[in-house]
Amino acid sequence: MLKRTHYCEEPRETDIGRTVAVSGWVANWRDHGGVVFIDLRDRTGIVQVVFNPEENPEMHTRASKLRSESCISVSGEVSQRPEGMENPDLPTGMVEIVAGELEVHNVSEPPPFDVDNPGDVSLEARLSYRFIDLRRPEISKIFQARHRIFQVFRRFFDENGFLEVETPYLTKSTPEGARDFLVPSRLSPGSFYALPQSPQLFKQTLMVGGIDRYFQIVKCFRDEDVRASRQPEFTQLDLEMSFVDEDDIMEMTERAMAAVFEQVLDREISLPLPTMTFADAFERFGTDAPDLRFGMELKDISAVVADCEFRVFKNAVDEGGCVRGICVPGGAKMTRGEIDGLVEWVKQFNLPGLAWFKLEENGPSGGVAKFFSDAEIGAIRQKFDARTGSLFLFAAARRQKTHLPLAQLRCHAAAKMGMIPEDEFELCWVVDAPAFERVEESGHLTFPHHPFTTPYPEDVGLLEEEPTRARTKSYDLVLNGVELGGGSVRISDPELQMKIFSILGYNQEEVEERFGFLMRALRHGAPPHAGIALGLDRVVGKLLGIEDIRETIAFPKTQRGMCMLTKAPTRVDDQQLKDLGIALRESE
RNA sequence: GGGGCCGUAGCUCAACUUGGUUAGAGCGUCGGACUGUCGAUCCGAAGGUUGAGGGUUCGAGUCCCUUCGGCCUCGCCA
Repeated sequence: MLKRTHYCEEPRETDIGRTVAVSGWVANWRDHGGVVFIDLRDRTGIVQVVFNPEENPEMHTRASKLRSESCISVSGEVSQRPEGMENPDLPTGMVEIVAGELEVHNVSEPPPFDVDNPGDVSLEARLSYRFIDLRRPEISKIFQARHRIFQVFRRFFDENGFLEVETPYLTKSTPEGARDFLVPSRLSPGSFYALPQSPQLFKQTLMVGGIDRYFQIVKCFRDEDVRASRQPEFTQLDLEMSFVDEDDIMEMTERAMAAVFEQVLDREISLPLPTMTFADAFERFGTDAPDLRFGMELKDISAVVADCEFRVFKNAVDEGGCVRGICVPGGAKMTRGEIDGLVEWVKQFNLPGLAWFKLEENGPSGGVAKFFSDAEIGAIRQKFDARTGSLFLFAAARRQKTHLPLAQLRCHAAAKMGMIPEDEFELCWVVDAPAFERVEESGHLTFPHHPFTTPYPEDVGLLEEEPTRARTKSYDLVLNGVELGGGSVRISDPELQMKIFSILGYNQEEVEERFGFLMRALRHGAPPHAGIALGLDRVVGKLLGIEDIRETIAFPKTQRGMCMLTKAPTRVDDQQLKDLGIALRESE
């Protein structure tokens, strides 16, 4: 076999006269009746190979039969291209390889789409032929960057004394959180393993075991609906430290992120990162993952409009709700149609409508402007510090109901107005999430983080009476409006842990059955510990400016959880089911 | 579980408002021409169960129902 001496993008003018061997795929071929040109591609780039009929007729004949995406190796002399035949668009465009030897490894069937000019090929087609899609330079670059990011993290945590310890994938189902993927056990018919939603309890156990500093790049599994930013299996950078508090984890995480930015993007980020509380984030941005690349913060004007003429506003306030909104600088330029479009758009977030008016040269106009007195307009204007030419958009509803639509509207409007600087990275911490949240419809308690998160000592007293007001030592890392990950100081006191469980409605027996191993560990010399987990698929995506994390995963699943390449999941043999003691029911 | 968009040649799309003859184009593929191109060019050809099934109609790519699949979204995602 012809052994490669160079990657395709390596031969340059300094190599002229040298004999090289390259291997790769035929990106393009041009047959001029005599001379045949082949653009050969590998993961680095493209180089042109020339086949001359006079030099070697037999090889020329074989070369003229090559077609796109066939796999070959070629050796030959690197030579300067003839005058005027250089291609400045290619890094190797000053030279070409004059073929001396050709080895055809595999003749490709016509590819289902054009690799180098894929146009708008659907993700569906690309994932079905991912082996071809991955040959595309821009796709290959994603995985090269992903690899570098992983290596920087690994080196960073190694250098900081962390041990990479693996935790099981076949583990125990826990009733909290997301739906588990289940794996039936053959040796214990009727029993199931669950794939881990995260290694949370194992890493806490490692701390009790004295590992002290742990990290792992690990797959996690959650059987919930897929989104552009969510996959049923995804990769986390998971870490945990003993004898530390929240500051230590945040500092360590920031430094790791800074190392990645520096070594992968060659960008500095200034540390320490800004911090805002969970409560402030919702107040100012309507979300716990604010995009700080632009302003346009939410303001509450309930007090201003409590007695205004506009019934919708007044009623909302009277009924214990609120009126909140945003001010879009320059938004007065929008047409009635565009504004109606925004109002329509926001309805998908379960808001019945938006009230709006413009602030123009000769005063307020349009929409609900006529309902407000000069004093009210002045107060609103002052609240937003608004300039002439602004557009105001307001939601009136229960406070909970205004968060999502306004947060979405803020980003949507900013994007529409071109206010988002695409090239900036704004990282921040969102801290002090409440221990519990109440689900509006059912009234039952849930939690923004997980039930192993420690409350502030001064808030422990609130747990029983006002659980949603008790803050926790938690921290989420947010980048440009996306949560990259989150963590917390863990509960290391078994009594406090039991108290949290009982607030969630578990009795002693249930806790013992579900979390017995954790409780036992906590009773045997548990050190204070804290940690964090980052979603690496998102980290890779954000760093590369990719919104859809499927692009950062080699073989992602579709929205229905199918692998386009293998068509998994599939039915299995009756014998396999029999071994597992499983009988399928007719689907109703 | 709810709402929305979509499915026509290998790929990307067209065939309209209002159902009407033989479903078109570009790229790709195949054949031919051409000794310096580089998204080569020129000439020619092949290529379709309009995702699948059913219905309405004299007639369905087009309308209706069911179903499969892709995408967005609410819920969900401790």
